[in-house]
Amino acid sequence: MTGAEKRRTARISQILDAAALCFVEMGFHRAGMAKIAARAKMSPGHIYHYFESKEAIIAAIVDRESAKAAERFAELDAVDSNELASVMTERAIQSIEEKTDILQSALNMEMLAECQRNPEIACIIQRHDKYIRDQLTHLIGNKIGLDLAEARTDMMMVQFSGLANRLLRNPDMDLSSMIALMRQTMQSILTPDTIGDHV
Amino acid sequence: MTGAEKRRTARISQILDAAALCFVEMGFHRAGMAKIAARAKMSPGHIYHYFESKEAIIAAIVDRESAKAAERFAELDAVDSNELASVMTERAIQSIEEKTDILQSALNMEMLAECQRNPEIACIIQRHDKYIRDQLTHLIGNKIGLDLAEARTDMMMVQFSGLANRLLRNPDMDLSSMIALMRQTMQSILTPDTIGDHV
Amino acid sequence: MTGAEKRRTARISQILDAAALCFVEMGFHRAGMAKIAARAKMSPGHIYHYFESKEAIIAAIVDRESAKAAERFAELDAVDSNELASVMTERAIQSIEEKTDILQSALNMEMLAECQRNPEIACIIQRHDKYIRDQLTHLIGNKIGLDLAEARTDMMMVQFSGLANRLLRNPDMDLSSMIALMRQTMQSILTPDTIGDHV
Amino acid sequence: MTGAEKRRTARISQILDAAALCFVEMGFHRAGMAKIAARAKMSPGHIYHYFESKEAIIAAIVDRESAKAAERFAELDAVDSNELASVMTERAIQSIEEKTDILQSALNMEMLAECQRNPEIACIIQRHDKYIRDQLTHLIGNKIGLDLAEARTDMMMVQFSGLANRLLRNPDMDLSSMIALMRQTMQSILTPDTIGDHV
DNA sequence: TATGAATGAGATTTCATTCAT
DNA sequence: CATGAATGAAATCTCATTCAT
Repeated sequence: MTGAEKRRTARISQILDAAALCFVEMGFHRAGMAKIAARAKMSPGHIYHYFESKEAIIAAIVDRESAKAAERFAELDAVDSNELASVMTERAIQSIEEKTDILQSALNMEMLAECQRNPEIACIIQRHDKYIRDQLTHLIGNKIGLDLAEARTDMMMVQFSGLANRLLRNPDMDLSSMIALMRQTMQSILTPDTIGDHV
Repeated sequence: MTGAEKRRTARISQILDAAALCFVEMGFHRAGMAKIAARAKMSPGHIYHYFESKEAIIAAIVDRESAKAAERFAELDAVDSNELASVMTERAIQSIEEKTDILQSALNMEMLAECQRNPEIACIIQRHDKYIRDQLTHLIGNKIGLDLAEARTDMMMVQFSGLANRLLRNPDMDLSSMIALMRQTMQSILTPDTIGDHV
Repeated sequence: MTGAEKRRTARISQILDAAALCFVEMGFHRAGMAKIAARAKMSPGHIYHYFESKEAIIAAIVDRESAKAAERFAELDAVDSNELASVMTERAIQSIEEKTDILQSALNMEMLAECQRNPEIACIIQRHDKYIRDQLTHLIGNKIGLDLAEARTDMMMVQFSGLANRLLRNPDMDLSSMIALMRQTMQSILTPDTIGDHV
Repeated sequence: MTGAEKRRTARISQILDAAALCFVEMGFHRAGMAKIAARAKMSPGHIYHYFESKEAIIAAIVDRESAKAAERFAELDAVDSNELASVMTERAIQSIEEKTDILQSALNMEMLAECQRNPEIACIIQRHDKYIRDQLTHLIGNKIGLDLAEARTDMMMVQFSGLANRLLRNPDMDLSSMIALMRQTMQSILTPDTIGDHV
């Protein structure tokens, strides 16, 4: 990377970081370009050298955040098949314990709300969602060797997004009991079928 | 109710219905008072006879929608204890099958995103959330007679909100397999403890 | 006066009292008809049975207040010529001591500011001002028998309005010394001429 | 001053000049930002680069006008003590002769009416008023050497503001006689005490 | 590359006034 | 005589975007 390219990348990161913070704090529509610019330590006009519009910024953020999430899931590829189930379970539990993810959730809400209306953003989100799903489906179907891999994948993702939602609505939730239950639920999802036994 | 009171109630409903539609279609912040007014078939100014501000409309909608959700959960009180677990399970499944809830989900996203910033709305949401939680906790703890009633409640609510989220991100999801898994998961949450057995 | 007429007069008074209070508290333009109506304990629409417009209300207030002031000056007509000068002086001093006039001053500011733009109101104010001036000029010229009666009248009125103004800008003013000076000044205005001696 | 700073200062002056004219012609509340902007030859939105709100413009004008008035009084500091009394007297007379001050008076009324409601503006006005008072008190007490300097100061200021008021209410006033009387009154205020002699 | 002045459309909100009841 | 629902124009203010420097 040339010096100019490095500088360009750094500038873009500055903008995305500033914008993400602003979006979380004030929401997409209340976060003015002026404030984002101030936080990114550049002039409002200059942002338009790097992004065509405000929407392009949120698209870039969605892209970046989704890529991060995909990366985290990609790490699971390196995990031994026997341990996969428990590693994934611990991931979910970690989400409960570290409340840092609440910020992330807030950004997620913003992104989802926006994607409802903006087809371009909806497209980016769904592309990344599919990537993660494929990754997980591969792990569950091929490495762990379970049937109904796609459904199990979706069910796992239900747990992750549901958990974020729940932490947002009930911040005082009793974590320790939840952890036990979440462990049980994840195991149930990743366990060869006993479906029908309990009905 | 006098004629005047009836008219007033009808007018307020008109506004809330119009606003809810606008919010779903374009989001809280893109839905202008002018558009809401047009849809409610009254002048923009007149809305302010019934609501102090746009935020007050949002708050009223959140209240109304949350109340609806709370009501649906309240119905479970009448269900026989033996059937409770399966009735609740069927509810979750119903959410998957009827995609009408997607609209509802969209409004939910709006509400959650907004509650992030608006303390008054956060308060309304949490009040209703607590009501639902208490209701469920009572059913699970007293009628079904399970331990860890609060954690099981939260876990159930994770399923509901997670599902809504998932349907939004992956509209093409294969429903039939999901239903089977969801049934199993709900049962696992509502079954006397085998926690620790799988770890 | 018939009962109906009495009722009408009372209603009009209610409106004028309410409006005057509103104008003092919030200014002419910030005092909405809705608030005036609420304070007058009637509906906004009903005010228009008695007054053609909001401007008509301020015109009526100006009229009423000016009439009151004229009345107070008319009382001076009954005072013995020898005592006139000192009675008038005591009037000025009374204005300093009773700060009740500050409310009146506030309303005066409102009226003057408004009259600057509204020719109808300017006309009412000037009509009453002329009436008071004529009254005073008559007293000073004919009863006390001074020359330059018109100029002395204006000069006296300068003291009254100037005083009100001053109390508004410097509410902490030391009153007792002012009283002595005001007494001297009024005497100087109402004393046969030594004009030119000091020049 | 850099070019940018000069431009900024000029822009701000444009706004204040335009706003002051609008306020005099139509009053604070009838002068819309759109009209002010048009007169200042810029877009309404751009005014908000320089002033936070319409009130901030009002405050700035009050500040500027009050500062001008204070400056005029400050000039008196350079006058010889012997001539001070007569110079001040001539000032008052000048106010009568030049009717240009009527415009100024109109703005003054607006300012006073507004200060009744807006504490920030009341504060600015009182700050400048105090400055003028201190200046005058110093001149009267130290340079001329009179007792009761503060009361005499207030009394002089009564003349100035009273005069402005009077010219507004009685535009047809006979000036020449007034001048003679005003001269006499000012002398009386600035003359070592004969208080009590006339009572 | 970088600035920030400038625009102008559009947002929310207020309010005098009218009118059906 | 009395109400208050209803209107719609206008007010203040915000903000994405452009452009001269």
